[in-house]
Amino acid sequence: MTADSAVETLSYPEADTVSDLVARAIDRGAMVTLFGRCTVEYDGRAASSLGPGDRHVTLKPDGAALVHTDEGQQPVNWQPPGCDHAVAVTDGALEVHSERSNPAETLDVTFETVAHAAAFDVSDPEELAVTGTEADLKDRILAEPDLVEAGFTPLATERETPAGAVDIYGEDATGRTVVVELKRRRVGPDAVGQLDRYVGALERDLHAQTEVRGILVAPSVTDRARQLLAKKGLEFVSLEPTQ
Amino acid sequence: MTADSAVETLSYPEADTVSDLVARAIDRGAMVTLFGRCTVEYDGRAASSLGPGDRHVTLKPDGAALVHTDEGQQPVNWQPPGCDHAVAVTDGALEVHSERSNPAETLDVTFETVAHAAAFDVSDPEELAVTGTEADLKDRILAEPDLVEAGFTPLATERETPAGAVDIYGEDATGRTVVVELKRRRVGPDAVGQLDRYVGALERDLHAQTEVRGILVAPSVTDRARQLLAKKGLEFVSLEPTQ
DNA sequence: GTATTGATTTCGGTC
DNA sequence: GACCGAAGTCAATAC
Repeated sequence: MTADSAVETLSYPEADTVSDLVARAIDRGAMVTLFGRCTVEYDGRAASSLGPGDRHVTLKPDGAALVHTDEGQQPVNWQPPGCDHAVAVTDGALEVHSERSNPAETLDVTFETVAHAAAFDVSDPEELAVTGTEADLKDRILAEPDLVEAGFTPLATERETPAGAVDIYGEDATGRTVVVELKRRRVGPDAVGQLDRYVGALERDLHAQTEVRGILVAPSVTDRARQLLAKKGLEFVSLEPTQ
Repeated sequence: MTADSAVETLSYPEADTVSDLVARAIDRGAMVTLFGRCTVEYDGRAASSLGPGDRHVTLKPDGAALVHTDEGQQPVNWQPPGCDHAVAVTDGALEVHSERSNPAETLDVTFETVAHAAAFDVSDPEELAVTGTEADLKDRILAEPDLVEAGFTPLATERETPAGAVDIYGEDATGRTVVVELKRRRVGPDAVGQLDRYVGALERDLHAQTEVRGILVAPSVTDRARQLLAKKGLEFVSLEPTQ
């Protein structure tokens, strides 16, 4: 693929011209972008309608579709990967149609005017490397268990219980079973409920003589979460994810 | 704004040329797209690094930034609205920098080659109209309370409790207090925990003589959620959101 | 396939 | 600004 053939663009093209470009681009697995005045209709898990306006439309070779306005991080409409994209010209207007089954969902973009169209041949061999996730927090604690509490001994990670997998399962200095739930950011009542379910499931599972301790590890908790922790007899340890 | 001035594009431009275009576009509140071979570095709530590859970069006038690969519905890197975008040329390479404070986050895209650049003047007066949401489900039940249970009487929506706002608060045919939690799709244990917190908070709040009934209304529940409902003494009513 | 949970979740509403 | 919960959440992983 030469540099000159990696990108094809059209400015204010006729509907037939851009339709041809888009159809060929989809066919060869290129990424397509369109910009222009359009309306958008979605029907599937929910349904939505969007009147005329200027939007940026992306069709990815994996079957994803994105419709972006000038505002917001999230697309105003979209289709997930795995959809089939098609393009047509009806009454002189370009129509982009994307659909999937299971669940049945359709997205239709009807262009009043296409201001710009482009097809990009994409090559991206790289994987994104992220740090500062909950998994990193877990590794940090496994390397230095005293961050949770002096004498804490991790015995397993992702230990299965009837209520789901526990982040870190271990015991304290006195040998009592400890369940640790990790969150990389400030938490609300939901995380406390999650931890409580794990503790309850383990107490039943182990027929424990003594109570199982539940420790929530996070940078901080909200007021309601703190009250819920107290009510449930659960504990909290403040720990920031590594920068 | 005439049609001809609404879109500016460049193919395989020099770094200085595209830098100028991007700077002017940001300045006048236009939406910018770039496509080319680049690396991406992010640092903030987490941190990430992405090696060289072909990506599509969008800079929105509201300060959002998106970096898309050829795969996935989600951007591989991004910045939320409210960020400041800047562009520079360093050692002949185009660099796009986006940052915000609170939390401090930076995104840097360094282009090895810019294959295509475009600036779009966007006008979008329309609001998205969505149906099939949880709010629609609530309206449906308020119009026909028997969908929950014969004799159910809604008394309030979004009623505040110490555990948060209850979707629908009412009473059954015998006068017992009922808390209804609505979900538009199949639910897991988290929604049961949420309903349980509301029920507990209301029982304490009302000093109720009799137990408060908690009813989860959703299309269906998972096994664990069903078990948790039984354990907590909560009920489930199957109801699909209107198509 | 379903189920469960994390996410740089984002987003909207409310206090 | 913090908090709380919805979302057409998406995406990864385990089963």
